[in-house]
Amino acid sequence: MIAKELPKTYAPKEFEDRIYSDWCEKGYFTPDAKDTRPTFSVVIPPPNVTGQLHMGHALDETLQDILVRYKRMQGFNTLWVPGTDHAGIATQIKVEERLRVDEGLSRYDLGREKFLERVWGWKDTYEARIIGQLKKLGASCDWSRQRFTMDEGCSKAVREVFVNLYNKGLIYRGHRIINWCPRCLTALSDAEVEYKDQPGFFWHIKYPIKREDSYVEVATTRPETMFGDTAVAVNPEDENTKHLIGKTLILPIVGREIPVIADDYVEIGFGTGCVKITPAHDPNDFLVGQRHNLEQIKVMNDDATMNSYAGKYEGMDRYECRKALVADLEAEGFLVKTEPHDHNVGVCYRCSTTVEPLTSDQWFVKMKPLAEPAIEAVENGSISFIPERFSKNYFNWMNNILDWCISRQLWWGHRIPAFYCDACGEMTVSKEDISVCPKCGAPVRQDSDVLDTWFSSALWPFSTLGWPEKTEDLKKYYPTSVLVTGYDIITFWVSRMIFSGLEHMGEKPFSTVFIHGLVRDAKGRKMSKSLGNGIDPLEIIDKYGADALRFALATGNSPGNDMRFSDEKIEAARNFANKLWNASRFVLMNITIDKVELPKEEDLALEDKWILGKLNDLVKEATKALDSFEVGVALSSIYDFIWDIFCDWYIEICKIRLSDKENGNNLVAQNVITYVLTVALKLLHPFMPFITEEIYQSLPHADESIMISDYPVPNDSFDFASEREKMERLISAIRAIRARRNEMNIVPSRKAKVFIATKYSDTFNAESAVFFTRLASASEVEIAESFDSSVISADDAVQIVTDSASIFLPLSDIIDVEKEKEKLNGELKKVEGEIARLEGKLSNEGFVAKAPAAVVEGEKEKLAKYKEKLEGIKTALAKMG
RNA sequence: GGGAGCAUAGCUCAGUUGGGAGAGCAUCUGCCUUACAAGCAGAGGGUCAUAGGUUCGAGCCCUAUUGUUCCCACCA
Repeated sequence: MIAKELPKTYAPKEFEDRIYSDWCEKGYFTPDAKDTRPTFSVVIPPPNVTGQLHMGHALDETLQDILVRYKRMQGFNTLWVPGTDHAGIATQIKVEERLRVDEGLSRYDLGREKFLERVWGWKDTYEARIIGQLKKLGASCDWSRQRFTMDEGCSKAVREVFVNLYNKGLIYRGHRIINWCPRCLTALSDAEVEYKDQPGFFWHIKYPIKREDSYVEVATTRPETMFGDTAVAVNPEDENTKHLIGKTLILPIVGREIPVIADDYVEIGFGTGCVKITPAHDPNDFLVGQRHNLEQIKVMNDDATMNSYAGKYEGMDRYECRKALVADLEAEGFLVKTEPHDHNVGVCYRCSTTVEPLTSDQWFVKMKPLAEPAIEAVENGSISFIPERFSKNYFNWMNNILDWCISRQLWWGHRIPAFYCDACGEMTVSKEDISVCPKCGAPVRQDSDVLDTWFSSALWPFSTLGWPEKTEDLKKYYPTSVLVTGYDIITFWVSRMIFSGLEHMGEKPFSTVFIHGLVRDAKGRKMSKSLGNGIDPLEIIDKYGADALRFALATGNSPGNDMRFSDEKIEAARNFANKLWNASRFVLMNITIDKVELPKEEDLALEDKWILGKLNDLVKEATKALDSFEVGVALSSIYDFIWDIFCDWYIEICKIRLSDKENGNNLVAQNVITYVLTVALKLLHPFMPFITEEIYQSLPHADESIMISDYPVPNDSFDFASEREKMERLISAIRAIRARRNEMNIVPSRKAKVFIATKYSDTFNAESAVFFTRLASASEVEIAESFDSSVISADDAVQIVTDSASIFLPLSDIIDVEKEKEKLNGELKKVEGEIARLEGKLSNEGFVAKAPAAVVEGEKEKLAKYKEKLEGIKTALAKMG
């Protein structure tokens, strides 16, 4: 392949889409299940079809793509399964909202079937949009295996699981207290309820004691539930209330009689010591009610209006009723006092309506038996969290798990496969749809509820691979390698996938859970619609390119921690891409080779060996970091190498040979610089796939695409320790000269002769002298072991001392001897301080005896260098008198 | 109430087996040096929240404190 020119400016729009479709066409994303190499598989956390991707998704997908591309280049049989989630309640709300705004209709106006058609239409639109965004981002998903949680296969898996769990007795239908959203008209699982602090009141109410002229005082935040009270409880150990146990109370307004019971649930010393018990409207009261066999009286309708138990308040909304009731209680003298009281109220996580705990018939999954093996799998290290601390979240949730309410009174979702026969009263749970009762042959009707959306997400790692069929994919790619997701859905999703995988596959769904944080805005706020501070990934890609977006998300991001996204960050990312682009252009402008061949060792220049050594270090670092999921660390070392090492030093030094076509070493330089750039591109490819491919295709290259080329492996023949040491000496001398010239405000255009006095003639010699003319504004360079005063007069030369050389710049016209002396004395002091510190350390027996030998050796070397520098400074000062 | 994270340069953040703290941005100085001004060469700037402890040695490990963020549970 022959090198071709790159356009002058970095314009990602010109090539990103083209490259992506090229990859797709070539089928690079689609692995073969028959391929016998070790596998690496990932399933995407399926984005909800509620809308489009946001920055959080962009981060999630970027991290996955980095891992996937890395492993693919390393030769793994790599599969990344894409797909989307139907997101039951969330999507239904969106569509209902659209329907209401656009047509003024509710879902009931359309009816179930017509409404679902609308939702499918919505799904098609948004799924396509999401997939388009994933492609823009460069995600190397296998589109031939794309899935949806409600597609045929996934639905089959859901049925299979439901029936199996039911047959094992792990799914049951029960009359329980659940969280009810009066707006969405559905049950919510505990995890779907959020708590918000709201100001409220404690109303202290008198409950008269039957046939006595006294009363019991109870306090409540929800007086309207009073109609459902079936007892008042006191703690059996409470001396203040003991005498009340067994007495009968008259419920004010209602007039119904209720008993005083004893239960530990009541906390001694809190409030009045007497608690009204409303089993049908409070989870704790529900449990108390079960213990004492109390009647459950439901006083509200599903939409949170009061029912007939509320008597004259029937039909009122719960809050209207509360207001009216409190007024009546006060009027009739039952109200003792009203205390302001802030309390946490549960609200629906989708619509923020205050949830009402209600009793109703719902389907549940019995969790304890499922949780045990799931806890064990993480405890014994079979599944590990990164960072490890998130396993604590997981254990906390799993150890305290309650049965999972899986039925939702929605239309959008997997319909519960239970069929009722009204004729014989039989219920049949079936994997296949049935229309008649297997027992009596009468027609059956299917349960109208659907399953919690997480029920199908929980099966994602194996339902997407074809389960319950025994497919080749399933055999090959399950369990998956790593799951990449945010900490916010560990309990919702990760934990449920773990117990589901263990239960249904008999094997964990993945080995590693790689957790990342949230993407926040520049001010650290959560991005949200209501704040309007969300940043659209597509807009960023449009303006800066997908590579820049990926870089901005991956760099400086450490596992599990939130990050901020800002203009500065994305600009820095774009600047880096631009830098790489231009460095590559430089290389292309200077090479004539059409194939890269690394020259023989004896032909390599000092700087070649130095950069090959540095490159080898980088390969090791990047590999190590990526293997431990330190994506940010890996990327920053690649960034440093490309910018600081390759561009700022190697390219500059290479110009010496490259600009001189007659130079016999020109070809050596061409090969080395192209080789180093190519390796760097490969290392960067998982992070910035487009630009690396575009450049790779322009350079002489061996593989059809960089994404299927081999990931670099360390090569210890590139160590070249002594050359690296020499190069470091030269660099520090060049830096010292530049710094001094800068301090003295000497413009680069003013060249000066450089005298170098050094004992390192193997480092500072005719060959390296050109570095100084090139990089340190030297007009000419003279090197000797020392210079006598006839050559250099201390009075008119700037003296610079490094640990390996004393450098003189004869600049008599601008020199200020006193300042020079001051400068040198300052350095002298600093160096002496360092020497004292190191000598102290090295004379510390504890340090020498206990510190690792390499550390002690390192300190000794440092001391030797400082001593050399000290000698140089002393000599310089002596010269100045 | 239980648990976890964070606190490092003016700002945003890295710092992974404990060996004299780094980056990006910002600031200051000087440069159009033929890849790049989206750039180059320099400079300044930090009691690594506080107090103890372990260690020859602590930003890193332990204890306590302060501030801050989050998760879980939810008290009528």
